[in-house]
Amino acid sequence: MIKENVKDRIISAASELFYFDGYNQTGINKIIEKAEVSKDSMYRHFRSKEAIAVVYLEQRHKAWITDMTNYLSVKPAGQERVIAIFDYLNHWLSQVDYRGCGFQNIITDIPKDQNSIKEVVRKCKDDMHRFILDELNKTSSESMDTKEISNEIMVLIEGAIMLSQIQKANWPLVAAKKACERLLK
Amino acid sequence: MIKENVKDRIISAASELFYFDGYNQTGINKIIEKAEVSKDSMYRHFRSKEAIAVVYLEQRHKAWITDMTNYLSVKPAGQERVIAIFDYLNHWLSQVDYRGCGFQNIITDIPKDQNSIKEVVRKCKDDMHRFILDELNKTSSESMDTKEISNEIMVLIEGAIMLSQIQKANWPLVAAKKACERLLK
DNA sequence: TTTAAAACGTACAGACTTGTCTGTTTTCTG
DNA sequence: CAGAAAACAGACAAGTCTGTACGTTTTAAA
Repeated sequence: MIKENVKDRIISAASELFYFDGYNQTGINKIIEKAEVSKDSMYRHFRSKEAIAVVYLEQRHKAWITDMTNYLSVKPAGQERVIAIFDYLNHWLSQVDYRGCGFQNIITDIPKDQNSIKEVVRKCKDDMHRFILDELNKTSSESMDTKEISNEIMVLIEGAIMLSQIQKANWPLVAAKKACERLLK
Repeated sequence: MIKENVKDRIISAASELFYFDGYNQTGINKIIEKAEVSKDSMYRHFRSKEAIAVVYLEQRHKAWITDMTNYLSVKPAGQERVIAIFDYLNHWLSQVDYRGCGFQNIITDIPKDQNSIKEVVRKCKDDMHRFILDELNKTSSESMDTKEISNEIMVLIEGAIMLSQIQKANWPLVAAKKACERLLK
């Protein structure tokens, strides 16, 4: 296995630490140690810890969406695919000991001035929101208010992830799926 | 206005700081400064920052439930009261600039060894869960699976709070209420 | 009024934080 | 092969953090 280049090594190391240990629990020194990179090199690629976090989130979102889309591709487009999102959440979160959403976990407790992080979180959530709305519009009848339902499904997703993290169990994901199914009827 | 005693002053100061600034952004020194208490006195009452957090959460939960119950008391018991929870969330969160749930905000990023915090968060969420189930059982027909629906409503609540925090808007709370109403039909 | 507890201010330990700087070595490119 | 760029190790600044120890003063109870 070939070693990644410096920048990628930094992102990989930071991603793992930020997600599993938490943003505040992860110091710059831990990142450079894990990445096997000198501090000088790190600051050549990123002007601050916040800057690493932004790239971490962007990259994570991209990979997550790709993985999810792939998982959903076996289902027919539209409502069925939207419902299967909850299966994907279950599949994903059970593998990471219900560590929750990297985006939720980072915005709840960051220094007041680190607004770029909050912005990228919002942007990614909007992206997911759009995905759901687009899917719903593929199969839904004209009478259905897909905009409204996409809002409700977003709430279900965020809540299921958070509650499964608190409870370290998958019942919130199962419940959210059931609720989603009923809302789409 | 009479000054609170030392212990209460510590809890008051810590509560405000933990909630509005965040647990990790709040150092012991800020707490004692705001509380106008010596460090020695603080450590006489609490053996650690974690210990303060536990009391903060317990007290916050108690006050929150009281406030909510009071808000809901004008509504008839049962389903109507459960639906009105979302009005209460709206009422509350719009006042604190959608700062979200103090419990969610603290478990997402704490040192790995601080398990007492995680435990108290779970305990309080269970308490809320029980409240909802009890209300539902007051008016629901036998055919309704109140246990299942209470799970789904918990998901809606957590998601609405989290998403309103991310988006700094109340539409998730409005959407969650609508979803709740439909699920109860 | 004596005695004990509690609160005080402050200094301190020791470890951690982010970020800068220096000087050396490696790698890449023209 | 020469020169520039990049990566390296590590010291350092300036500050933060939690938690302890000190001697002094206030408070409260016996």
